[in-house]
Amino acid sequence: MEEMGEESSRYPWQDYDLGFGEELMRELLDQTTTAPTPSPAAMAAGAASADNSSSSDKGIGDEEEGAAGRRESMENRLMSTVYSGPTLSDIESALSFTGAGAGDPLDGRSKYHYSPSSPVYVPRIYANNNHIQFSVDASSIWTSVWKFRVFSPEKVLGKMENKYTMKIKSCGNGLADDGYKWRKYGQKAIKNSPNPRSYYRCTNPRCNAKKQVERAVDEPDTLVVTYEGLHLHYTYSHFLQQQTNPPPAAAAAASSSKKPKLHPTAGAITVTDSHHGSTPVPTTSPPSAAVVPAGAGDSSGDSGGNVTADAGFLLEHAVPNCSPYLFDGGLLSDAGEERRMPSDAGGLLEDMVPLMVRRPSCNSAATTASSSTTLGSPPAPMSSPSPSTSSVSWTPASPYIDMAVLSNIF
DNA sequence: CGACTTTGACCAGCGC
DNA sequence: GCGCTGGTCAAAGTCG
Repeated sequence: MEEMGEESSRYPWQDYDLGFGEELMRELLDQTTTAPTPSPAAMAAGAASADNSSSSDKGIGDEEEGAAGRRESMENRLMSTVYSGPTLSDIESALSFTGAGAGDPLDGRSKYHYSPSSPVYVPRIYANNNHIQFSVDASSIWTSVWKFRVFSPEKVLGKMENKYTMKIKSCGNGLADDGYKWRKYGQKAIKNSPNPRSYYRCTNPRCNAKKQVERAVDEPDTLVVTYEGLHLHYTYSHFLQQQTNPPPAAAAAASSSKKPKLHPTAGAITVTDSHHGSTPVPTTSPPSAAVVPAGAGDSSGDSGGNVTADAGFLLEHAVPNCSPYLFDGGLLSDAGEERRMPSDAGGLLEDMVPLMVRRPSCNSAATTASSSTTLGSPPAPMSSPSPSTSSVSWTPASPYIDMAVLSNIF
């Protein structure tokens, strides 16, 4: 884990690619002729710079004005029109607990309150071929997530389920902590795969979110994580975050309560489109976790042309409506510009998205030792951002980034 | 001792 | 109906 610290210092800027299938991208580009519908999210994204470099690994590269403009337009279009799912408000409305009644620990604005003392990292966002790429200033933090690609989830219209897959390039024994606590409830050998698949369920009793973790066949250092379901509760990061500015009494209570052990992060994340296939993960990125969209391995391969209907995991889900939350309140607007999050931001979105980037302290020894006792299951380390695999202590005052992935809702 | 993992058994869906 | 496969259950084991 010490290595990761070094890696981070070596790569002060980390890129997050929100990749989309070519088909989707083409469609979006074709639609750019139409003025995007103004929306806070789109406006925020509109400030993003565009990058047309061929390699997704590259940061912001040289760009022709035209292409930039078109991509920017595309982004706006993407973020403003692709959306067909619920907004934060919708989600909140759907989740009764957001009502925040008296006595509700999450009540009122407190759940959205972030201390002004909490650093906020605002990512740069720019188009890069078929990716929307983020750059987050991580010079003062260290995380193992370098690449983050979002692609549409698998076609599950019939089942009305939300599910998406990510490919996480693991680095050593770490994995990007998604912010939730998971309990392993099964492991299965999968046909045509030398690696077993592990099944995890959110430990929160009110939540039925699940995830499957397995090592990619062709990429031993890549873990394929499939998330399913929504988290109907806050992430532990949020809980911890709130501890950073708790009233004296609350602080005392918090300190006495059990803290979730966060697993050290590792590697880049690449999200692939289940219908369009996963986008090659840049190889130049540092050890990281790569997220790939659900159904990436789906056999169907019928790329749904209908963006709004097909993409369960859309950028607008992850960015426009959620951006303020995904990045601890930072808006995906001005490139590289750090901004304090609104006192009222953050919170709920974290309930529905795994946190891809965190800054937990690492405990490589513990993690390594506790990992896989059977089948040499690689998933073990990553699969257990859970307490059992790491006795990581969290420094409330430490800055961290929450890069969330929002799955299709309902 | 509680929380979590392991692992074989069980179940459901699907194709033949 | 049968077998295969993936997903889940639950008892036993492990760990802190």
